[in-house]
Amino acid sequence: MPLSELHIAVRLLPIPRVWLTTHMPSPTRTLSTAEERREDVLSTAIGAFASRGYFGTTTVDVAKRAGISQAYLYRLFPDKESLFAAVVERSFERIRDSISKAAASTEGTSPEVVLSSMASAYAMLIRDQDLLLVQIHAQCAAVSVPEVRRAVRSGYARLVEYVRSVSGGSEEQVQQFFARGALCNLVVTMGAEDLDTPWATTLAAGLRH
Amino acid sequence: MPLSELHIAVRLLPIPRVWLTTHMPSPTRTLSTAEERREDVLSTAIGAFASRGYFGTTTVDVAKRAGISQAYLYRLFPDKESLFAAVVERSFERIRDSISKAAASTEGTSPEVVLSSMASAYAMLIRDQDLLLVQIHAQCAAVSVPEVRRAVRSGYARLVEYVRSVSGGSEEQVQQFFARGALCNLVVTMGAEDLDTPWATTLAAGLRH
DNA sequence: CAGGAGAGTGGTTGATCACTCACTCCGGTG
DNA sequence: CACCGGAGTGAGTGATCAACCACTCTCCTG
Repeated sequence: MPLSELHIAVRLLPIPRVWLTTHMPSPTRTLSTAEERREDVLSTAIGAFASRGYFGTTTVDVAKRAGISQAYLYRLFPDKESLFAAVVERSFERIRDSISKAAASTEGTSPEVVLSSMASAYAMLIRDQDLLLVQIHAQCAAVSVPEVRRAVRSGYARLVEYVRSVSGGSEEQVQQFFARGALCNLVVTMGAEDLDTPWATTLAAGLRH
Repeated sequence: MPLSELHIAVRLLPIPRVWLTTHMPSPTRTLSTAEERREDVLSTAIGAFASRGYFGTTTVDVAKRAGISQAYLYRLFPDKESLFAAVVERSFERIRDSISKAAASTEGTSPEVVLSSMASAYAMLIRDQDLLLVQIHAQCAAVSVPEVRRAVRSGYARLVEYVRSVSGGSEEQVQQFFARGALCNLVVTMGAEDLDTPWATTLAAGLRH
């Protein structure tokens, strides 16, 4: 077995164990638990999927960003589809957390104030673009990837019901909230806020307070 | 040269020339001009890119739908990027054509009427989903594909200025028009209009007249 | 009818994809 | 200390990708 021998020979070389991740789980432990790793992957994968989308992002890239091998990525998640769906769910949670904080700070006021507060919280949140881009990429992938479709629908379901209940706004007000949110997404993806043309300023007017 | 001989032998078989495309350019001509072919490709490619987006759609698929070889696709367009950008420009034109017809039918009335007419024209237009999906996929690809970014920006530039001039509406009204358009896109991609849940009906309320 | 320009294709290339397998290493337990 | 389960990986797999090239076929013109 020359191949096997070669393999052993290579393995016997003193390869230093290098941790590419900045995460140091606990002083008494050099290995992470699978659950900790999954969390790492989920948070770093957002950046990967944000820049190139579901189809354009490779699992090698995701693994590299998380500081693990691609092989181990497939022990943490069954396939690319589930991985992306998990990332999408995760980013919906982040959005809900963010606007719920804004809602809490205006508790007991009018629907208009609560909605406006949540709207600017959202506008601030997506300034780093990662969350936003994953959102839109998910919207695209939802059409042809069943698991993603499921994640997007349940994400918006929760979001709409949350906004409705916490703001106490009317149907029209809630709808308007999401319409402006969608416009916000459009403006950011085009980079229209950095443009100084009439059409761009018209679209971006007042979206950021 | 056994390979060459095989090639010739295969070529000598009486292969009937089958036109997979429905386009019959002229009775006195069995070949299309390159320009006609480009048009064919552009219109069939919309369907291809709509379902899987820029990264997920293969050039083989695009060629197959147009009824030509993948090799010839690369004679008609320099690369995949330019091809997709051309498809995006094309779909922006279709949108502009559609809403301009609606605007023409309400000429001389108030901005509100013109905008409302254009809005429902847009809502009707994207019912086949292809135009809409290419639009959103383009929005995604715009982030990482320069040529697509250019196409999307110039598309919206023209669109915004056209809506502004033809409707005579205020900044807020024009912005509102595009906000509702973006919401419309979101609703359709999720298939929310077919859902009978409170959150879905809230988002989709009144978008289609 | 000769021949050249343009239409159109088969076959290939090197890279890269998602995914798998056989394997090693580490930490804790009896 | 023996050993076992889980963390983690190197080296692939076949498939598929965008892009390219050498080539044939069709049509028009002189």
